[in-house]
Amino acid sequence: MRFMTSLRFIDVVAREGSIRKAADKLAITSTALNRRILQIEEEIGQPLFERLPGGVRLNTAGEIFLQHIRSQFADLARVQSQIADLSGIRRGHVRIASGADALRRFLPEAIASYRGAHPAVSFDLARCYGEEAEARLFSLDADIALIFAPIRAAHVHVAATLRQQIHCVMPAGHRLAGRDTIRIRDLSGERVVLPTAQSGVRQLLDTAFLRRSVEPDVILESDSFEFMQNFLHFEPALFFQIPIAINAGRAVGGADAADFDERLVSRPVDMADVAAGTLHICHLKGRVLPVAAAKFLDDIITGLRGRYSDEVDQ
Amino acid sequence: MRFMTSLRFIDVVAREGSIRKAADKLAITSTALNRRILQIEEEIGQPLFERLPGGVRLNTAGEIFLQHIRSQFADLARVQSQIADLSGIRRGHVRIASGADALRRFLPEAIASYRGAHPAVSFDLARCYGEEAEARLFSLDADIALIFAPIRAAHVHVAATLRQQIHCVMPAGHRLAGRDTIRIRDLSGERVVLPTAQSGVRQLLDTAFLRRSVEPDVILESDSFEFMQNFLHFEPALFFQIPIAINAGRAVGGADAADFDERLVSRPVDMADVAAGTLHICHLKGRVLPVAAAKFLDDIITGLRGRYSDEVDQ
DNA sequence: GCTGGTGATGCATTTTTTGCATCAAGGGCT
DNA sequence: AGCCCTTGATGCAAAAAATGCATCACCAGC
Repeated sequence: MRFMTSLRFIDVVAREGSIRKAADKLAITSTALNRRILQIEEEIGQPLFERLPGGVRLNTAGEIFLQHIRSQFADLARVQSQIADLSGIRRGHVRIASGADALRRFLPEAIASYRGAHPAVSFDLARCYGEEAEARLFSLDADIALIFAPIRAAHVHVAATLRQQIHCVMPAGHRLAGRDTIRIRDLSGERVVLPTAQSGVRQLLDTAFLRRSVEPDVILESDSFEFMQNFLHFEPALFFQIPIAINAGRAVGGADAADFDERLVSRPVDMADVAAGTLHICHLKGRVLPVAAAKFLDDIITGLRGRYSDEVDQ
Repeated sequence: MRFMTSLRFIDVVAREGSIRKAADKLAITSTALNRRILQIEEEIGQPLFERLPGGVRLNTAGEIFLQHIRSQFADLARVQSQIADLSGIRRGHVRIASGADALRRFLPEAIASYRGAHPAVSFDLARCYGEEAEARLFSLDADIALIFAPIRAAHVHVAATLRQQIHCVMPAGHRLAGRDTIRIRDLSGERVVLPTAQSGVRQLLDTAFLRRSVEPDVILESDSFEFMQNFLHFEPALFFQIPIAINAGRAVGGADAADFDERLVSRPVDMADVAAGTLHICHLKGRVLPVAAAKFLDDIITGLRGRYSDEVDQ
């Protein structure tokens, strides 16, 4: 889009914090880039950047304008997707910001399934920590966010929620593997592997440990569920996941889940001990999503409703 | 805004229905304009216009894209207004689409008052017939619409409503001038002057005449209230207005309304005969108005609430 | 005071845009 | 049917704009 270049340049300069660095990235000279920016500022009638000795930084006007630019890009993407949709084949690009939970099993399957129906749609998946997913929605770097944690930001619209009970994963031969459900008090002194503090799973567990005054033997903390799961092959310990991270859509519990590691079993933690968490499927409030993203969002919600009808809301 | 020129050109071509006519209006050659359009179409990947022997017409893709363009312009105006607001003085431009009723007394006073506080704000007032005001909101040619008629379009957001009882205006010496309120049956055989059929006032009156089986002597129809009012100086007849068209904010009724024509008096039509109509103050649903427009909207609603507290809703 | 980084600016060059002349195509009128 | 007028599209030269190079002025850290 030729008519958007100047605007894209401003976005890059703002991200890089330096005209020269941005110029490198854009494969033009800093002179040209500088002049484009001066020109836009003149047209706006006010400077958009503060000139600092070490580069540039957006001023208030610049921040307002940048938000406008990003919303224009997002809207242009929606329009292009809508226009492409007219010609029959659904084209487009869907950008997802997700916590670690959903990208284990659920999203790979959901995306592959969607791409099976619409091969011309491409995806971009960013694994986000903490509130980064919400921030990505706001900066229009993501269309859809999957967040397993309470939503704090006011600008996020929750399209659907999925209640997820924490499950305890352990080697098949573990002494607790015989139980139907796991009680928190069973974990006292047990070797456990926990996700990092910003994880939604961790926050639920911490609350439960505190409430029941149970102190497990925390031998490892990690932000990688894959690493923790593999670790269990070498040292018998417990770790925790939500069903959606264990198997994308099938019934949860026994070894019948074909895509789940055969040497491990998962058992739900008793609901009396640990409250169920909520997976939020969100997009930016007030935003009209591109066709592809809107349809994908619709698909996953419909899919979840079909499989976990009781736990899906909104 | 240089980076918006190509988009503005598309808008003009769509309105004119011809590249050559649009080129004239834009003071460039048709060649240049044609090539800009071809270039944009190439970037979009699909044609936006159908080429007809007599000119061009938007296709479906073009309509989608044009709506995007207009929303871009509207949003850019909002951003500029917001940025200008940072520097203290409120600048900006407010575009109003109004029926004939509101622009008699109410809008001139409201706009002048607002401009007294914010001299850097300019206004654009389009007098609209029928559903044109709603259409202007949708095509983003207007920020605010004042409509004295039921709202049909779904994309219109009603920010406030003002109930307005129909008043009967007559020469001071008219035989009905002594009444406190006018009954519909009093009008049987009376010479009346009526607004055109698409007017909200007319529709309320027609309903009332039909219901009461009263047939007044309709000697004139016009879409100009000013003309009808002046006509009454030369032939004794009755015509009808809503309070907001008679005097902007003051108490309605007697000759105490200083800005109302001294030789005429107005009397309310009995509410049992004619239902009160509703003036709708609207903007496009989901749209964030420019600062100046938002503030003006806020001002007139606050002002109305102060003066007609009982009749203002929402 | 030197060094290494930043953004701004004058001038020559390259790229893009524009305008003129012209073509091909379709509808309306005789 | 045939003419005529208007429409959008295109080749080519001129005008305009954007770009790149060299350089300046500025500031922070050492």
